[in-house]
Amino acid sequence: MSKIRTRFAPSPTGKMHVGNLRTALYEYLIARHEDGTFVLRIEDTDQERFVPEALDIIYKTMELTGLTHDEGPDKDGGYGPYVQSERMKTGVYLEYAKQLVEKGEAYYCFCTKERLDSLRASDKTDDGKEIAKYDKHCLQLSSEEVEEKLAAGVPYVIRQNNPTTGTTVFHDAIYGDISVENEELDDMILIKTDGYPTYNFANVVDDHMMEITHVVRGNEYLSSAPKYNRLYEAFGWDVPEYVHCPVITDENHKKLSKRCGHSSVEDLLEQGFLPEAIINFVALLGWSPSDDREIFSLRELEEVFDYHHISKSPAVFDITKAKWMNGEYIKAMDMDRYLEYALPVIKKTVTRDCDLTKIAELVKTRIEVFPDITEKIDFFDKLPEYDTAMYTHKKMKTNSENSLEVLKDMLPRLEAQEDYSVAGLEALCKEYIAEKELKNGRVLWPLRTAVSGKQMTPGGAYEIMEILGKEESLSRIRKGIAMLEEAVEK
RNA sequence: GGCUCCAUGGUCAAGCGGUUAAGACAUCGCCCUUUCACGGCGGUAACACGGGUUCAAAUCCCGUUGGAGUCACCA
Repeated sequence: MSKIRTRFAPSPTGKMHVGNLRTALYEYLIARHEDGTFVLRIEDTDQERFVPEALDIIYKTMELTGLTHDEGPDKDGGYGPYVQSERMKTGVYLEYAKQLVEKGEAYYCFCTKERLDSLRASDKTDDGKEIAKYDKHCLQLSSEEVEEKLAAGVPYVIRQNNPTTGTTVFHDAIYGDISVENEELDDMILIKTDGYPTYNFANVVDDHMMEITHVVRGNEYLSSAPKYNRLYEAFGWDVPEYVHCPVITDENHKKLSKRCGHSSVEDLLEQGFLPEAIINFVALLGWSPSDDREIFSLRELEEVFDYHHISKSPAVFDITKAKWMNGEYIKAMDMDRYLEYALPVIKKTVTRDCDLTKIAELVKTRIEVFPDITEKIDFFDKLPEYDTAMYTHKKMKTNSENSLEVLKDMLPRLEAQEDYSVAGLEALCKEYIAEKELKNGRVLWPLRTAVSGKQMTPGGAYEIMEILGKEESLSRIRKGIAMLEEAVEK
């Protein structure tokens, strides 16, 4: 069997969609799993929608996620050029299209936009949707008429000439055999008026020329697949293995659109997702391994990925589970790399002179996504306004009265204490707790509350006080005492 | 609307004729703990419906319903 060759063929029109990323990932994995070749091809045949920055995004995203290609515009593997606009200059597409014209599998069409529009208008459904199929009007033209128009410079396109009877059957690795009546097949345009090939045509020609063995793409191409199949047959080329992946949808089960915020890879990165978590999550959307595992590195995926296990039904992009998975990656991250991500976020919220690394460590197991940090640590910077009701906690058996008592007792001891390390503070508090025969919570709850002003905090009283330091800790405790005195009097 | 595809809990999903119908996220409860989180334990929750085929159907077939995709000189 010949070596597997897959290709990722994005069109540079904007941000990278998670659907695109997953397609790229599966293409990459299919190739890597079999020690095949993964090629990157840029499909820029639409000059209208072309946006140059999109190229950067594609390269950056692939590099970041580790989907490295073996061949592409920047890595010649002998099948170049790898950019369609450059391939066009070689004249291949027109040449192949003409070949089809000679075979009677395609024909010149001179119909104007106006005629096409009226054709559609005359054939509307109840809800106003156009169901136009080209009427093969220009197929009637004699070769003399065609030559004449061509010579006169009349703008033209070249259309595929599909049969009107019989059926076309093609095979997909995921969906099995699919058959469509030829009568349904529209004579799609192969070469546009501007001389560029359409995606449909360029795709088939390039896949053949680049010897792509597995054509992986989104399910939205399933309905045009028979037309591609006809093209292969018309040329007499071998049909590749089709792998159509189910669509990824939003929470309303609609195809992900670029507008829904969390649907582009860039957006996700901005929201604090790690590239490897995105890859892992997206891999499991529409595919599952043979066991229960859920956490996979890219290398591990390469090992176990079998595209025959791709599912048929669409998958909802569940941001909640994606966050959970990201949290798992954060917990497993080694500290140095974690700090690279966490510290910048912390610096933005905590301006006080204190050990930011300690704060970062405290919060590592408590976040799912980096921006979560901000809300959890803001109290380090500034003691928030809080209500003395917070001193009351049923389980800790604390209330305003006994909290006031504890804090007043502790204040002189804390003032005398020089060692504000976790260990030092713990020793001090444990001594007091033992002396008064109290439950830990009776002492630690009021302390933590006074020092943080929050119901819940990363770390306990010791950790927080260590980071805040003696002076700030004492000032916050004094404030707590003052607040409690006022509240108790009432 | 035509065509094509799909159908297991709220979500991702295992399952390929015989299972107490896995697992994960979410949710709820308990334990651990100075709070929260982490971690541990447990609970709630699914085969869309109707017909066949079969000794036996979530699994095969046919309908119905529901959903999605697609119908461009966009990819």
